[in-house]
Amino acid sequence: MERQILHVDVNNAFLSWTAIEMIKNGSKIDIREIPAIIGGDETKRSGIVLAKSMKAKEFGIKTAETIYQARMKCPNIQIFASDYKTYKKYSNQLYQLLLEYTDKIERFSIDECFLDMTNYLMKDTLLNKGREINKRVKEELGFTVNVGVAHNKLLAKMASDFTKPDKVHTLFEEEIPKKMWPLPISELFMLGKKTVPKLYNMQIKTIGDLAKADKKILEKKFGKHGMQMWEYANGIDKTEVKYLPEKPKCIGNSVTLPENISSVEQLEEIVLAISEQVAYRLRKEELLANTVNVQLRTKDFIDTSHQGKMREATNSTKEIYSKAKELLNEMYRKGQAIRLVGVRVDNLVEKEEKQISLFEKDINNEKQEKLDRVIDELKDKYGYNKITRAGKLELNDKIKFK
DNA sequence: TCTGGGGTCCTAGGACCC
DNA sequence: TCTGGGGTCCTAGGACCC
Repeated sequence: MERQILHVDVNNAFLSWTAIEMIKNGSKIDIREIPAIIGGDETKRSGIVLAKSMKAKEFGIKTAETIYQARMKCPNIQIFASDYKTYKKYSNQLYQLLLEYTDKIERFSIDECFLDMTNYLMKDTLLNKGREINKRVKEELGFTVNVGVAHNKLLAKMASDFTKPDKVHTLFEEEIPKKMWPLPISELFMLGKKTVPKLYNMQIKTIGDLAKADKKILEKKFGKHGMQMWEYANGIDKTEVKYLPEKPKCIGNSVTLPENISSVEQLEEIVLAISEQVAYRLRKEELLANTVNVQLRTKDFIDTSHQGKMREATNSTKEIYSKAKELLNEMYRKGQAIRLVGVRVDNLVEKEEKQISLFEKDINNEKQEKLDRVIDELKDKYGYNKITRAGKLELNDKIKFK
């Protein structure tokens, strides 16, 4: 049966949401109407553009470039900090509104949703529903969205990316040659900056070129990805809207340090702070980790990582830190100037409440679990950064978690 | 000049086993 | 001196997304 899919994408999400929050708090200016960006913090060496206004776009400012570059293009650019709490609030408002249409909603990111409307449409058309959602969000929530209307997720997503803002576009199968094939391959979902030049060398420049290219050759050159890009170019996508909440497959945190660090003792302290955060999140998800991964980025932007398996799946801060520390020492070369440190847990499994017999009870483990639990409760009550077991950590002032 | 942080998925190569 | 092949598991790194 033909599926009925919508893709809802908030226009300039972080910037629009910041704008309406500012107005709500009494601001006289609407930053959507001036050259403005949402940016990271340059003093923390995370100065990149997270979102831009239409006016900023006119100056050629692009998402993910540095604030420095943005300022070069537009010296009067206004820069605002991001605020994930506010973004989460508006994201939830959007989700609640969309729930009135279907409960088959996949939250693809904080500002994008897929809706499977297949079983919810009787006499109305999918396009009309798309238009209604577009109008209601604007009127009731105060920001605009693009809506893509199609029969699978890929085409809906491509459609919502056509002209912006505040638009509803269809991309049905018969429209593919006219609406999608003339576009450059860089516009195709999942074709990034590494693959595009390789295709260019093969004289494949538009999505249409790719659609007509030899599937076998693509597969030989790009493996699974080659097969997928050919299917996408032809508008083929059989994946379902994943509306049921899923457990994460990995949990990780990383920090760009305010200054490069070349002392392994200091790096260990940072690894401890991050391990605590990761283990805390792991316990919140009621998962156990089988693998720990440590990532380092040097001042020259060289990334390395090491991973190691745990003897037994765990969510204990102590055990995760112990493994992470081991991995750090294994990979860190004396004198290296480190810019970023990350800790991640992988191969996660559901935590089952196992009944351990009195004889098997490991007293040390029990104590450790209890300590983790007490600290978690304090964190929940007083806020994450207030509580740390590493009392001496001055670095905690430098590294703040959300 | 300066280059985030959170993820998912894939691949190549090595170790090890029969 | 010449030296299999198939399978599994693990790790490091990379590509891509928002």
